[in-house]
Amino acid sequence: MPTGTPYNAFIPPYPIRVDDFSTPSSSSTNESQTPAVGLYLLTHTHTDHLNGLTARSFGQTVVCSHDAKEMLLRHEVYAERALRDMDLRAENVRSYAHLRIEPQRMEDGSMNYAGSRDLLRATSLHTPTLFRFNDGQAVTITLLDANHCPGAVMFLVEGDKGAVLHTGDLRAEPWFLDSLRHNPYIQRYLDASSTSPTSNCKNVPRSTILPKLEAIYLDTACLLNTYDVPNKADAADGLTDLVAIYPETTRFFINAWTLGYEEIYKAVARTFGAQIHVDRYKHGLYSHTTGDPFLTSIITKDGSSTRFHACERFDRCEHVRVNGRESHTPSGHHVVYVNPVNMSTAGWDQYRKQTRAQLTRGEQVNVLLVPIARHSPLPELRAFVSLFKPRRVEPNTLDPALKGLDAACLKAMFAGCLAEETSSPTSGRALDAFCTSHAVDRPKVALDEIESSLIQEADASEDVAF
DNA sequence: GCGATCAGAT
DNA sequence: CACATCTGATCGC
Repeated sequence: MPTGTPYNAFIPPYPIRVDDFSTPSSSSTNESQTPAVGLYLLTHTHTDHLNGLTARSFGQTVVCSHDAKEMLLRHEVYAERALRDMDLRAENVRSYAHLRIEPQRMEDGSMNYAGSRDLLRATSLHTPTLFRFNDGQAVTITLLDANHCPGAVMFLVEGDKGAVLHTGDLRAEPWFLDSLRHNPYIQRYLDASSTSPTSNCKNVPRSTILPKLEAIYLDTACLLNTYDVPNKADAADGLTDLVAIYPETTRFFINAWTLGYEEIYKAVARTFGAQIHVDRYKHGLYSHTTGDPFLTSIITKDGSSTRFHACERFDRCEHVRVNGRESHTPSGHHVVYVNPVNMSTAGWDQYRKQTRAQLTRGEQVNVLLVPIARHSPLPELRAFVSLFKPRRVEPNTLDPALKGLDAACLKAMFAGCLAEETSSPTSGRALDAFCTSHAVDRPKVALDEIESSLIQEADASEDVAF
């Protein structure tokens, strides 16, 4: 759970928790009754989605993709990676090793299963799978790629209380919407107008075999970004256009400070026919995932074999290591720093022109920016939600600093993107009942409360950011 | 000593 | 720059 997840990371109407494995606290009014969690889901392995999963006491089943499982079991924090790479650690210290404990082989060759377990229920994409809760209730869950980072998925949850879609973290760029339109596992929930916008068939009664999504639990990390951002492919191609201007002796250090910038590696490999040098840890992750075989084929552990490097950020290999803020290695090789940033499409067009001009004038450019966005800004989110016209849209995260302003704006931001009908199995009282029985709060949209807290804040400090 | 939580920096 | 990550401090069990 990144901070600020409504419903305590439950996805009403189902007793399922997503990306939060901490003990459900009864911070709300209810007594210390523990809400029943039917099932845990994990969308991807960025650390802000792993809250509570490091606890040795956690012992529940977690549904995730095969790649997420592999990456999670191989997860090492930076400090441990550094010690391992300096040979101060005999073995890798894997943060989530306790989630899978292998049975022990006894001296007589038999297996001792006492204490062994495998809590991670890896599930293939596009494979509807039945999961039964302890109380006998059951749901069918289908995993769909989320275009966020390796192993990242959306969850389609279908059951007798209707269907909900949890996006996890999501980059719904144009090609991604097209792939959803053609995906038979999600097609029954598409809104008619999203597939045949020119259709003149009015007054056709809505068929009951074409259900609506009850809710979309949406990646709202970039909800307040109202500008268009470049497609990943355009960003990566724009970068390689600039890289191509440099002499072939120039080396490049790609500052991939988190997983999800692999589009850069792939564009570089395609354009220059070169591999990307990655460190031991990333090599282990990428070579043991199966979702992107091309990515797996373009990485190398041999730093001397390529000009392109994505090795440890704070412990670069000798071929791209520079002192302080210098732009050359001690042996005199020019090293250009490639940095992923947030940038609008308009800003990107201008940046490319300007940087191209600088390079053709012969100026030395030591930093190249590349606007690979791993979250959708508002225009993409609206197009994504409009594809389905669900009954509700719920934020996966809210910014605590905004004190409910973002929650209050949601309805207006998705005006025209939701179903016309207002009545729903989980609207109003049913949703209240769910929240009561699971001891969670509904997102606050009380405008008067927001107003008074803003006034207090304004009194307290001069520089309020609104 | 572990784990939860927060502030702060990059 | 970045909204993910790491570190250090603090607190409770």
